[in-house]
Amino acid sequence: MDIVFKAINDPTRREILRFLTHGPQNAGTIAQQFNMTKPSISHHLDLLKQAQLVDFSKKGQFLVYTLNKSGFESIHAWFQPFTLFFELPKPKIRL
Amino acid sequence: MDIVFKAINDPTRREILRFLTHGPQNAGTIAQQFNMTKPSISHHLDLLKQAQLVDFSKKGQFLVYTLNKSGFESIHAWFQPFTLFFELPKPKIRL
DNA sequence: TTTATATTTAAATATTTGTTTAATTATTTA
DNA sequence: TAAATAATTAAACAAATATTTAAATATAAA
Repeated sequence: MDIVFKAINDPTRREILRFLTHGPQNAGTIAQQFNMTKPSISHHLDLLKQAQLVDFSKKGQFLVYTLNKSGFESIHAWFQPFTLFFELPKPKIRL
Repeated sequence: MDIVFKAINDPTRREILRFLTHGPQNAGTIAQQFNMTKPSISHHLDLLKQAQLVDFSKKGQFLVYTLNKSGFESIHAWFQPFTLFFELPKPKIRL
């Protein structure tokens, strides 16, 4: 559980996630978006993978990264009680 | 924006937030929940305040902390595009 | 007005984190 | 098979973080 919060704490990793909403991308293509070395991006992708926020599959010499629903579901599950807190109190009886 | 992600990265701070769903609490009462010194909790509360996840008001010699909707709205705003991503694709035409 | 209580602020420190350069692994192409 | 391409892993290091003990501030009670 902790790992997903650690993963989204970094601005670069959040940008990677946003970039992946455009669709699956190679590691190299992702790295091009950032003014940072490939090993650094590789490390960020590894962390996102650990958090199950992304997944990848091998296509020849390329690694294609995609968003992974699982990690986002963890975040959502954590967030849920607070949305309830702020929506409440609701009328107990429908008028 | 960054500060809110930093704030929820720490497990103690997340527990504090959860504790506050039970209602407003004094700093001391919050500190009692944790096997940790008061200055440490004070520091965590300060960070949560910066992130606008909590707010406090002074009641005599006590500081009463409450959840603050504002920070949670920031998280929600960031999360929204991903919920859309995973709900999509939906049929463009209602059958 | 002294003493006690509630809490924060400051200084110090060990741990964690993000980045870089260099080396390594795996795949494709010539 | 040799050279090129895609990407990761490893080692090193500066910067950020969580915690502690000690000192300071503010309010309440005696």
